[in-house]
Amino acid sequence: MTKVSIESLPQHFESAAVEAKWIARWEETGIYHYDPTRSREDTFVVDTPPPTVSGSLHVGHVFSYTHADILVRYQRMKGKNIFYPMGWDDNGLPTERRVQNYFHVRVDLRKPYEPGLTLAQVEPDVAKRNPPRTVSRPNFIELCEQLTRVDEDAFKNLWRRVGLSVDWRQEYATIDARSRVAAQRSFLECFAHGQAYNQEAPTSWDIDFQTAVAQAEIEERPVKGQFHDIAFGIEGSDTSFVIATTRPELLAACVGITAHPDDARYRELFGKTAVTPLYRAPVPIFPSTLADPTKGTGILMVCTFGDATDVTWWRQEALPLRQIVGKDGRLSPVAFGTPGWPSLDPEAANQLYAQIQGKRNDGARAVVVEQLRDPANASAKALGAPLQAEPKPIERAVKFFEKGDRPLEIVSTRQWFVRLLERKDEMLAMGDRIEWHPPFMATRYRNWTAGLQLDWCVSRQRFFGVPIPVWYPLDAGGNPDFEHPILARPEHLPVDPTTDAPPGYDASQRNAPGGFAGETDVFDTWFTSSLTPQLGSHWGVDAERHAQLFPADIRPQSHEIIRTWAFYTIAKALLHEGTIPWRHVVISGWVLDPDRKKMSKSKGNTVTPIQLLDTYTADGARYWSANARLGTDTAFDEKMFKVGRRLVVKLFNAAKYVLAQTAEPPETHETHATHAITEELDRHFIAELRGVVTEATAAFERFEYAEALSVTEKFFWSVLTDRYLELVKGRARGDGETTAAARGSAVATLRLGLNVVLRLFAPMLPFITEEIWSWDLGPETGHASIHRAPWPTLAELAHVGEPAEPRAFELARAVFGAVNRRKTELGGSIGRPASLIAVAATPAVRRALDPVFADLRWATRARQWQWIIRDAAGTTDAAEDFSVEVLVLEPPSDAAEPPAATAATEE
RNA sequence: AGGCACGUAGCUCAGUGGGAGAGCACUACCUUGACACGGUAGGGGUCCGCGGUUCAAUCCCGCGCGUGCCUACCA
Repeated sequence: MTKVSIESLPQHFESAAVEAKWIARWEETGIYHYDPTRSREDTFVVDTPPPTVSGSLHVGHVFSYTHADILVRYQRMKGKNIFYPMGWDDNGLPTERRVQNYFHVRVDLRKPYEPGLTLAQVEPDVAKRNPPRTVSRPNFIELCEQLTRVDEDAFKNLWRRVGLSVDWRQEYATIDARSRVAAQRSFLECFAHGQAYNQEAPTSWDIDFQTAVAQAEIEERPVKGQFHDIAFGIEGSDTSFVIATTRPELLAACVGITAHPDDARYRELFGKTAVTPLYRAPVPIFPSTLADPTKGTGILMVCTFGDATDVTWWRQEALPLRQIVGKDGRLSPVAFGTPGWPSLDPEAANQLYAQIQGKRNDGARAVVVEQLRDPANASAKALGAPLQAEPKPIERAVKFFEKGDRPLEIVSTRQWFVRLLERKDEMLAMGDRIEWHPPFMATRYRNWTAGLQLDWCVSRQRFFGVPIPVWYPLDAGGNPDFEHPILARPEHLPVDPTTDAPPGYDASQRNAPGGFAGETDVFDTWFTSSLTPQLGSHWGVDAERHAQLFPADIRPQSHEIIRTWAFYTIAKALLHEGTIPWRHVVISGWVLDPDRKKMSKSKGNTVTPIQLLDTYTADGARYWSANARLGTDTAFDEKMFKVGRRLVVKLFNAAKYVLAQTAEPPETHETHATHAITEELDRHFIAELRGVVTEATAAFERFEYAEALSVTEKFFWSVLTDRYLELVKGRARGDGETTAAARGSAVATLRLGLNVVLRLFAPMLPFITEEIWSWDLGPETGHASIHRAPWPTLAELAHVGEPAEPRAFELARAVFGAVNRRKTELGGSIGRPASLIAVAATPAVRRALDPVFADLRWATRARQWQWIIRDAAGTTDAAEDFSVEVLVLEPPSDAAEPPAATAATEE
C-alpha cells in the first residue's frame, strides 16, 4: 500500500469513479466478512430486515437501511466482529401478485407441470389484451423464483451503491430450501409441543385472494354505508321491534337477536323468539352486555357472520351456523325448510332467496331492500312493510386485508393456528427485556400484545409460499381425518405435501380411500419471516453457529410492522428458545412526501433512489438519512441531499489541502505522529476535539447517530475549516519567523485532527472517508481501510497537553470573525491585506491572546497591528471584551506581494 | 373513544428551568493562498392556546386545540 501523490488528485471530487472503486475494493478485500472463529462477546449480530422483493426501490429503502449500516459501522470500528447478512423476502402475496401482473398468468391447480417453461417463453403481456394464460402451480412458483431473482439483483445493486457493509456471503431468501426447512421445522416443533392446531372456525377471509388472513394483516378503512331499519316479528304476538343494520343482505344468515340486559325497551323480549322478515325464520332473543343501547335502535341481529362480535355471540349462545357468503364472496345456495334452515314459510323464503343467490353483497343488498319494501314479506301479516324508513347514509370503519381491495368476510373454514393468546403475559415480559430505540416504541408492542384477541392463523390458501408439512389420512369413504394429521419427518425436510408422499405411504395412495391427502395450504409469510434470526444462524443445521449468533444484537425495522414482524419474531423465539430474539430493536421512521403522506409504491409518490445517488453522491444520500433520528418520520427534502454533497466536497478539499501541506514529516521527526503538539492554538484545537470524540461516542452508545453526526459536522465546519485551518495556515507553511517546532506542531495537529474527524465521519460517509484515508493516512497508520481502523478514543489524544490560556482560541476566533466582518462591511474580500488593524481590548484579553497572537495576526493579513488597551474598570459595555476600532484595507493590487511582517504596537 | 408521538423562523428540524438556535430559502457583498461544487454577513419568532408550580417556564404539571400513527368502535 503506497501513498497517493496529493498533487495528482483531480481538482474536483469525482464521486462516481470513487464510489465504483471502493464498492469493488471492499468486495475484493472482504473487509465486511464475518469471522466465525471470534468469540460471541466480540461479535455484533444484525438481524437484517429482508426487503420484500417487489421490483420497486425507493428512497425509503435507502433511509432505513442506512440507519442500520451506520450503527454497524460504528460497532465494526469499535473492534466488533460483525455478522451482517442480507435476506430477500420473496415468498408471499406481493410476489404472487407481481408475477400475475407481470406475466399476465393465473394458476390452475388442475394443469400439469410444463417442464422448462421459463421467463423467455412467458413474455410479459403488457397490454393484457388476452385472457390470462393459465399455468400449473409448480410452473407458477418457478416464474416467481425467476422474477424475484431479477428483482433481488436490483436491490443488491442499490445496497452496494449506498455502501451497506453487508457480508454478501450471508445471503438468503425466505423461499430458499434452508428457509423452507426452518419454517417447516418450526411448525413441527410447535405441533409437537401442542402449540399448533387446526380447527374449523370463523376466519377473516379475503374474497379476491381467497385466503384466510391474520389479525395483524387487517386494517380498517372508512366506507360509506346505509342504515336500514327493519321490523322483526315476535312469535305468538302481533307486535314487532325494529333493528338497524348496514347489511340487510345478511338477513338470511340471521341466527339470533340481542340487546343490552338493562335496556328497558327490550327487556320483555329476552327469552322469546323473533321471526325474521322475508324468510320468516324463528331466532332466539337474548341479552348481552356487548350490545350498545345507543347504537342504531339498541337491538340488533346476530348473523353468521357480519363481524367479530357476531362470532362471539355465536360461540357464547351456541347458535347454529348459517353461512351464506361463500369463499368467492357470492351468496351460496341454501334451502329453507331443511335441517338447520328453519322457516315458517319455506316456499316463500326460498323464492325470495333465489333472487339473491349467486350475487355479491352489493347486488344482493339492493334486491333485499326492494323485497323489504313489500308488506307481503313482513314477518307477520299485520306488520306492514318490513322496511320502516328510507335508508340513512352513514360512514363507518370496515375491515380490509391490508393488501386487499374489498372488505373482508368472516367465513368458517379449516385453518392452522399457533397458540399465542395463552402466552400473552410471557410475550409482554419478553418485550420488557428488549431495549427499544426510541423507548416509546415499546408501548406499541405492549398495546398490540395486550389487545390480541385471536391465536395466530398461519395457513394461507396460496401458492408461492412454504408448504405446511402435513398430510391427512383418508378413511374408507375418502374423507380426511383432520384430527390426526401425518407430520413430515424432520430429516425429510423440506417437503411439499402436494407432490411428496407422507412416511409410510406411497404416491399411488394420494387421494385414494384409505390413502392420504396432502395439505395444499402454505404458511403465512410471517411464519417464515419471524425466523430471520434463526435463518441467519442456521438454526437446526449448525448448532455451533446457532449458539454463536442467537440471540442477535440488533433488529432494525420500521414501526408499522411492530405488530407483525417484531411480534411474531419474539413469539418464535419464545416458542423455540424461551428467550428474546435480540437485545435491541432499532426503529426507523417513515419517509414522507412533502404533503406529509407516507411514501409508498401504491400511492405513486415514491422517488427513485438511483438518480439521487448519481446527483448527490452516495454519501450525500446517507447524510440525509443520518440526520433523521430513530423513530422520527422525515419529510423527503432534496435540499438535505445537497447539503450532504456539500459536506463531501468540503471534506475532499480540506483533506487535500491538509495532506498536501503536511506530506513530509516535520524536519525534526521521522513521522508526524511523534511530533510534539506544543503551541497554544493547537492544544486548544485538540482539547475541543477531545470533547467531540467524547460526545460522538456517547451518542453512538445511545444509538443516536444523528447526534454524533451533528457534533462532528459542527466541529468540522465551524472549528476546523472556518477557523482553526485559517488561523494555522501561515504557521503550517512556515511563513515569517515560524520556528521548526511551531511548524511541526501545526502539521502534527492538522494531520491528527483530520485523522480523527475522518474516523468520526466514517460510519455515515464511508466513501469519501475511505477515499481520503487511502491517500496517506491509511499507509501511515497501517490500517488499510478506515472501516477497520479503531474508533477514536481520548487515549490517542492524551499526549497533547491542556491549553494554558482557557480563552485563547475562543477569543482568537472572535477577533478573527470581527475582522472579517469589518472587511466585508468595507466591501473587501476576507483575504485582502490590511495596512492597519487596531483592536481595543482589556489587558486580560490582550494577555489571553498573546500565545496565539502570531497565528491570529497572520490570518488577518495585517501589515500593522495596534492594541488599544482599555481599562477593564472603565469599559462602558461590559459585554464587549474587545472591538475592532480601526481597519484600513490595502487597495487591491495585481502585484500579490506578501505583507511584510511589522511589529505589533501598543498604546 | 383510548394510547403514543409531535406542534419552535418561509421550509426541514435541533434544543434547554435563566442568552431563542442550525441548515436551507431570501437579501447584500467577495475571485481568497484547499474549496465558486466556495466564502462573508444581514433580515426574519405569540417557541400552538389558556391556566398552574417556580425568584424565573419554550422546557415541568393540568386543561384545551391541531397533526400523525397505533388500538378500539363496525348492529
